[in-house]
Amino acid sequence: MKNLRLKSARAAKDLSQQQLAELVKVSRQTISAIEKGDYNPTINLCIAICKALDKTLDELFWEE
Amino acid sequence: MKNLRLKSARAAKDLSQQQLAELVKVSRQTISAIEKGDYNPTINLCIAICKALDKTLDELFWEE
DNA sequence: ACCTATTGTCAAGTATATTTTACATAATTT
DNA sequence: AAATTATGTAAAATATACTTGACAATAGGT
Repeated sequence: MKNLRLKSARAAKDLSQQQLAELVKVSRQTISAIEKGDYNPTINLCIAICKALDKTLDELFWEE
Repeated sequence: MKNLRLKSARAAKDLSQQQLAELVKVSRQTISAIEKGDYNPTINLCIAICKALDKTLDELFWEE
């Protein structure tokens, strides 16, 4: 399922997928895939994304 | 670095590495490696572990 | 209408998470 | 003391996260 919280948090920082990708040192396609939701990223990448967007794991990746 | 919060949460549920591994459907070695800390598990596995131990991502995997 | 930036997506390759098998050791149980 | 349980660890194989390069489609700015 899509990760709209991530997409939203990125928009709040006015970052393109490309820019976020550079910040966390992965390819743009990886960010795109994570937002699209058909991906299972590593925890280290998730943590890097959270820090870049000033969010925590629970805020961006936790699901009940 | 070692993940002592995970080790502790597992102990609180009185589960062996083997039992937790079966609950989240990975090998015992994977659990051992995650606790040891020289590992970068996927977010889906982290979420499964959290749910098995009644914890959230922030409680077990977030680091400032 | 044109140009640029942004995003979606695909296929083939590379890096690495995870498995399997196996052996060693410490702690518990009988 | 012997037997079982729990854990650490290592090497080789397999599954999959991630990259690279490329093309298409959309949205916004001039």
